[in-house]
Amino acid sequence: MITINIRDKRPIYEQIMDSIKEQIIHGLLKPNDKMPSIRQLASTLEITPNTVSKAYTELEREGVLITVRGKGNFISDTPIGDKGEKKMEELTKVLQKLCIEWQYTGQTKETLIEMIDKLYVEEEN
Amino acid sequence: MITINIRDKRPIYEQIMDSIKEQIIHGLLKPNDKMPSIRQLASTLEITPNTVSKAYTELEREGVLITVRGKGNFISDTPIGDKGEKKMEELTKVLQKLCIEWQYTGQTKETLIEMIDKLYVEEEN
Amino acid sequence: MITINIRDKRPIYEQIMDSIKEQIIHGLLKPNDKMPSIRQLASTLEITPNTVSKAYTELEREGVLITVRGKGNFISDTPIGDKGEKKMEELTKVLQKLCIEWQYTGQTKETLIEMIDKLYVEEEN
Amino acid sequence: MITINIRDKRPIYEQIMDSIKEQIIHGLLKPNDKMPSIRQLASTLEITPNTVSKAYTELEREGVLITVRGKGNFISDTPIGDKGEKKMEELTKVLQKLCIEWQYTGQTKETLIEMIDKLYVEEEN
DNA sequence: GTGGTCTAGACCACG
DNA sequence: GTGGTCTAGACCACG
Repeated sequence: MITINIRDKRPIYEQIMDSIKEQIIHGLLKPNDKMPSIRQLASTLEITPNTVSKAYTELEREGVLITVRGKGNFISDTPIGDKGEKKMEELTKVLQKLCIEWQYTGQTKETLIEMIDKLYVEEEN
Repeated sequence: MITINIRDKRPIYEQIMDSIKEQIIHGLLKPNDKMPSIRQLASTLEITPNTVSKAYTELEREGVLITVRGKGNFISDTPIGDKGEKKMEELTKVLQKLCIEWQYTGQTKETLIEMIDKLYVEEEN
Repeated sequence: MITINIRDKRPIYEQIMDSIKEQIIHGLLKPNDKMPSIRQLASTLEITPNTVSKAYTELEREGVLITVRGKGNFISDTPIGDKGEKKMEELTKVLQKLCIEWQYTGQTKETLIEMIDKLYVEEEN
Repeated sequence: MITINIRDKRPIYEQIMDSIKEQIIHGLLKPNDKMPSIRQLASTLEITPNTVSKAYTELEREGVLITVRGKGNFISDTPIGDKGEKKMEELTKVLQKLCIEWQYTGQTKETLIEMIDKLYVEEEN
């Protein structure tokens, strides 16, 4: 189930993207799975098709989805990984900021790693 | 040195906040240090005083700066920590999203922790 | 009706905040009610959108309003209460000062309590 | 002891005024008591004489202090009370706002009155 | 249409 | 000199 929350500060299209990625990581969506159509998902989430479209387009650009003309949108079957150095740089910046904020909350590196242990889904899953 | 980057997607006031926090974590700014005045920093960064003011106000709300009327802004001397549960929840969400994105780039939990080891500033620093 | 008064010593954004809270307490604004848009209220009050924005932003931070991107601002439907200990400390200080001033005007504790009886809106309203 | 706190959001002159009024209410300063000179208090509090002067002037206007040319400043011996309707109106507004904020924190009228019982210094003191 | 950010100022209280 | 508030705009992302 793809979910959004209007109170969330993230834009809706970003929430959809994040939600889909979570499902993939957790194995609830698998390579070549067919995604709901733009109109269908828009209707389910009670939002405008434009927003779903933006999320799908963005995910295609990231290589997460494949759009097949007249067929619909599918989960990409290209192996996870090698999604570009830019993405890595971006994530490193997010990580750096997170580390700073984390320390600022008075938490230690150890509690951060513990948290990651809980959150990180092993590849074998 | 507080720096901003026009290409950065983060709003300027947020870049200023992050920059100051980094300086504090790395010991370049110490408790009770006087910050440049709003106008001074605005002039240095070639932005409007309003934007600096927003950053400073936000930092004061977070307990990072102390604003003294007619005197200026100072680095808070309250021990880092106890910044509230809300902040922790917020950070956990960011961390969760980061973990997902990280896996999506094909990286392992181990490389994430290695990266943290590099980034996280030990308490003794 | 949200009203401001130029002669009032409180800043305009604070008058707006107080005015909205009053309306809520008196039941004239209810949970999930849509607030006028920033531009709309600014135009009605003949002030700049920035000032209304400041009031709304502050109210959202206090949990009084919910800001929904592209939709507008709404009265929060989270139950009143649990607004944090900090707020309570703040109010206690205001109360302490009020008590002192009250005594200074030659009034007794009893007249203060009478006044509160008049002002305090019972839960059933 | 008259005290000020630079972190306090109230202007210093106002803190001085409040502090003196507290002392009077609690009987630590009595009618006709001589106040420290402007320079003396300024030096004790490590602030500029201008600020103390403003506090004293304002207190004189309120009838709390009496300035005697060449002699200094004294606590007024006019009975507490009858300090004007304007003051009462002002206090009522503060009280109204306090009531609203109080309710907003989820507190009841009863806890407000309890708090007043603790804070209000009986006239006989 | 909606809020968020920013510009380039102004005036004010406080110290 | 300092921060706080406000004006009267502008441009942007999002929906």
